[in-house]
Amino acid sequence: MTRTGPTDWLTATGDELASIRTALLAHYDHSRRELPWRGETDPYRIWVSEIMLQQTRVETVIPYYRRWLERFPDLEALAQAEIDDVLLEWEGLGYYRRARNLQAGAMLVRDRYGGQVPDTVSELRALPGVGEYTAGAIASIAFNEPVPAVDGNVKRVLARILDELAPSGSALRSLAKRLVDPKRPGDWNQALMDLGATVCSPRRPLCERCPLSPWCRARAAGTQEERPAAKPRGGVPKSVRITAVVVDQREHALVERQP
DNA sequence: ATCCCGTACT
DNA sequence: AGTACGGGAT
Repeated sequence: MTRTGPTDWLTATGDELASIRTALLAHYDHSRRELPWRGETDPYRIWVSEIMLQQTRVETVIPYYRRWLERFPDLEALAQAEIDDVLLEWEGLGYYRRARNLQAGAMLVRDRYGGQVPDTVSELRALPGVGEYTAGAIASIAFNEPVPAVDGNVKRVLARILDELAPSGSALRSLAKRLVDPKRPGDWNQALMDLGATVCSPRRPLCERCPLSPWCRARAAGTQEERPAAKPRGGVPKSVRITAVVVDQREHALVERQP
C-alpha cells in the first residue's frame, strides 16, 4: 500500500476501507486488553458488561462482572431475582438505576422475547437503559451485526481521524458506519474502543504506536492534542445581574439593596 | 440538538 | 460548592 496522506473519508474506496480495517484488527489481535468479557458472545453477558461499563472504569467493573455472573448466571436468573438482591450485588458500583433497568430489561426479554435477547439495534434500544451506543455494542459483539458502537473513546478517535474540533453527531455516525468491518463488526468496535482507551488517549496520545496514524488527519497536522476541542468553559451566561445604587447630588445613597 | 442524571474530582 | 463526564431520554 502506498499512501500520500490521510484519506477523504467521504470518497474513500473499498480498498482504503479494507486497509484501515486490516491494520486496526491486526493490532487488536496481538495487543488487545484481555478482559473477562473479551471473546464472549453471549448476549446477556455482553449486555451486563456494557451496562456496568457505563460511567464506570474497567478495573472497577471486572470483579463485579465476575461476581454478578456467579449470582445471576443467565438472563432467567436475573429476571426472577428479587430487586433487593440485585441491588445488593450492584452495591458499590453506583448509578443504581442501571441495575434496576437491567433487571427490568431481563424480565421484558423473558416475557416478550421468550428469553432470547433481540438482535437488532431498534429492538435493543427499546430496552430500558439501552441507548444507541449500548445497542450497537450488543448487536455487533453478540450478533455480528455490522453496526457501529460510538462511545466517548471512539468519538475522540474519529474526531482525530477527521481532524475536527467538534464533529457533528451525523458526521461521526456516517464515518463510524462506513468503517465497521463487515466480517468482524464486534472485534472492530472493541478494537476502536481499546485504541481510544490505550493509545489514542485524551492527552498525550501515543501516535507512534497507533496503527491508524497513516490515516489520521490530526496526526498529519500535529493537532492531535487539541482534538476534539475542549469544552468551552462555563458557556454563555443566561442572565446578567445588574445592580444600581441611586444617590442624591451629594452622593448619599438613597436606595440600597442586596442582590 | 438539548437536557437530565449520578458520580468523581477539585 | 461547583463542574466535568459519559451515557440515556426526549
